[in-house]
Amino acid sequence: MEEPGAPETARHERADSAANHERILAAARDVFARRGLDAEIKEIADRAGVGVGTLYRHFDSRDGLLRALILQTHDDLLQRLRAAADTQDAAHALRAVIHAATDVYRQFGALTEVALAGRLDHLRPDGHEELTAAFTGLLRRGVADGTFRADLDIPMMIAALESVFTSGKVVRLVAERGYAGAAAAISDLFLHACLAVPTGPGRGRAT
Amino acid sequence: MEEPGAPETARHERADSAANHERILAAARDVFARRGLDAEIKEIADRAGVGVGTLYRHFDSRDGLLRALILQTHDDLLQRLRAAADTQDAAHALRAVIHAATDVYRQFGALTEVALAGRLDHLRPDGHEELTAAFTGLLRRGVADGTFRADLDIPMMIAALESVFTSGKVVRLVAERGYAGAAAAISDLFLHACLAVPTGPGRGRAT
Amino acid sequence: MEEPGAPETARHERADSAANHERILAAARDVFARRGLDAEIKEIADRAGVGVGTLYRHFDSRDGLLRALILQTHDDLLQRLRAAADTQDAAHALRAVIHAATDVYRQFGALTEVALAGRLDHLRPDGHEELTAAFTGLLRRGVADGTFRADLDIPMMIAALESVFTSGKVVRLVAERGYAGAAAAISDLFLHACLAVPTGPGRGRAT
Amino acid sequence: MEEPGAPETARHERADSAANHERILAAARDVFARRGLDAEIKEIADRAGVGVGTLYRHFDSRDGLLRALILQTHDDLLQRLRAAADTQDAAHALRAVIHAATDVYRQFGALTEVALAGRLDHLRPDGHEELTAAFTGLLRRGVADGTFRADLDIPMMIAALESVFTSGKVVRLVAERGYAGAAAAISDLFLHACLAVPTGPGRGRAT
DNA sequence: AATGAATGAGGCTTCATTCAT
DNA sequence: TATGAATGAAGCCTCATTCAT
Repeated sequence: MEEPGAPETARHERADSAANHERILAAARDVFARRGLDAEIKEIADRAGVGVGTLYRHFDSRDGLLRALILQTHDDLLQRLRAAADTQDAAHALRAVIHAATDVYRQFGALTEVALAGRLDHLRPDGHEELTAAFTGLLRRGVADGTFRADLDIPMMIAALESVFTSGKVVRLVAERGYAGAAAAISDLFLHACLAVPTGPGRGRAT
Repeated sequence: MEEPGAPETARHERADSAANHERILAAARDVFARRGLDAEIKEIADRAGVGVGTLYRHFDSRDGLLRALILQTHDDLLQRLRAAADTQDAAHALRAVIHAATDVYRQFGALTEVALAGRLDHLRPDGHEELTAAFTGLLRRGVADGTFRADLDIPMMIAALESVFTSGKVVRLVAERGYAGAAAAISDLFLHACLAVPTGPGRGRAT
Repeated sequence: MEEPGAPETARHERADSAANHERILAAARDVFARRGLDAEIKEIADRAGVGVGTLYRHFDSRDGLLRALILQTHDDLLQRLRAAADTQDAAHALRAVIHAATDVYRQFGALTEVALAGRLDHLRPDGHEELTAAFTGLLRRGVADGTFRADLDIPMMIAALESVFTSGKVVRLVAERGYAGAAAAISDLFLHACLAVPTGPGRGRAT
Repeated sequence: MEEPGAPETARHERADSAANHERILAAARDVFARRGLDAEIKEIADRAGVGVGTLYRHFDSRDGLLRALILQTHDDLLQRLRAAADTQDAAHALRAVIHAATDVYRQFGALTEVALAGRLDHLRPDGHEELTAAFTGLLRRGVADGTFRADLDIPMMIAALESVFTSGKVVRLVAERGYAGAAAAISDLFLHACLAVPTGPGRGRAT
């Protein structure tokens, strides 16, 4: 973290401030994740170990802080989803994506919900569209190459998958099964919902 | 409607009071559904056409009102799920359950989310367990009779299904596809995830 | 204050509320007059004998309260100025106007200053213009009928007169000389500044 | 500019510090004049091109800074009034005084108001009295030598004149008529109010 | 019993002042 | 000594709840 040769003290002030910035973000992540979006500013400041004034020096308002977090969550999520989607095999890619999302969730908690839910879009317009687009691309690829069934309802699939992360269920899943277990369970379920059925009659629209 | 012998006014008052009780519940359902759980008491009272004082005569506190609604939602949900689950064929039963849930959602909005999410459990302990139990019964039956695949991860399946209703996605789905369309789409997706694969090799845990 | 025959109780609630409204206005007048426009809302509420919530039920915000007061001050001032200006003799009219303004000042204190100063015009646009217009009319009439000197700088005269009431000096004057004494002193001074000089040479622009 | 023998740096530092002191005062004058007395310390520091910490090294508190400014304004005002009052002819002296005050106002803005208004006297006790005394001397002289009318109400006259500068009206006057025009208009009005009436009957206390 | 005005604790935010660098 | 980040007291306003009518 320290560039060698750089003067220690000259940048210390800045470094402190930057550290506080990060600590506030982390604290906010934490507190929002645990208490929900109604959490009090004071609690965040306390947890960050700073006064409220400091928090307000770094973020102009409650919404400003929230926006910064959503942005961060989005960026992280998007970047990891894209990386995961790069995997050749669409099925593996979907698994990777779900693992990534679970991981992001672990860190951002309730904020992932918000980021995926599309609420608070006024704070971060278009953020959700980008995620949806990335997902859609992956699923389309799978359908195109025969990995996923031709009649897969892609928007529905995305909505359902997002729902799992939006609903707060992941918290419990992770608590009960651990990170890998939760990701595996989600993957298994949704792969079953997507995968093309090799041969057999009798499958299909079962009403 | 007229019980003979009862004093005119007393009956009237009771009828008025009962009517108010219902109107407040309906208004609260409406307002919570539209505005979310942060909705103001005043708005609910206004929409019910009563003063806040009257609202507080019927429900001891904000949480009391919320509890009553969750209870109602739960009961409604549970009753309809049980009815739907009675259907012989497990696949049809699952579809019926999803339709029922969608319908309930339409009426209770954000409250369904809460009821299914298991948040606010302090308001209505055990409520969630009953729902889970009903679901579990249905799915187990399907697995037992071969309709659903043997390795179905039932808790995961329930969590995912609940998530769809918990996440607020249904609102959009219903808005975009109408009530029946939304229910059908959800059903299709989750049936694919549950149904046993008739024959084919190559299916199964697709890693 | 009580219209005979009106039901006592039926309007009592309203009467209480109206009374509070007035008490808050009076308290605000008082407190703003003494403490200036930075006075705390809490102090006003205390002095009115109500909670802050009640104050906010009657006035949507600090500015709303201020606006109501400015309006009231303006209306009072304007009405009395117009009445005073009706006096036939322009000189007497000017005296009457000054007496009226002094009286209004006694009641509205710092608010008169604001009303006359034209600050806070965003709260009450055009308010100041009406006052100026009323003054101007009076002075023009005096010039036209020869009571006031032909070269009277009317805008300057108005500015100076307003200044006396805007500056807070009246408070001291009234304190030192009483209401009538203050009004008389102001009148004397400004009449001297306005009155036409009967004959004599040597008077006029004295550079 | 270089005092021989003084150590280089110490001198520099002192010069820097003195320069900062002046820049802060100038900035404060500016900002208070434009924004009023509620102006923020931060804005003053910014405009002075120093950090708030530096401002606080030079002035112990917000009130300390204000006090210094009032003092400065007072001294400037007093000195110029005295100089102006030296003029032989009392009428010319009054004009000169008004010109001087207008000029000071141009520079000190809202601070002149405060200085003349006698508010904030706790910041600068007795300051106002000196000004009043200077004014009183001038007017008494005029009365004594027959330039001003014998029945001139000197305290009232002073109050009115101060009011013009206290009220903020000068800002507008200067804006509309320029510095000289404003000063002339004020002078004309107040000279009319003070000057002795040469002969004519019918003049005098006009009730 | 119904009404809605009154209450006041508590949240968000600002800004004078302090202090580590 | 200069800097500006940090601090936290204090003000404004909201809204769940109470209470007089």
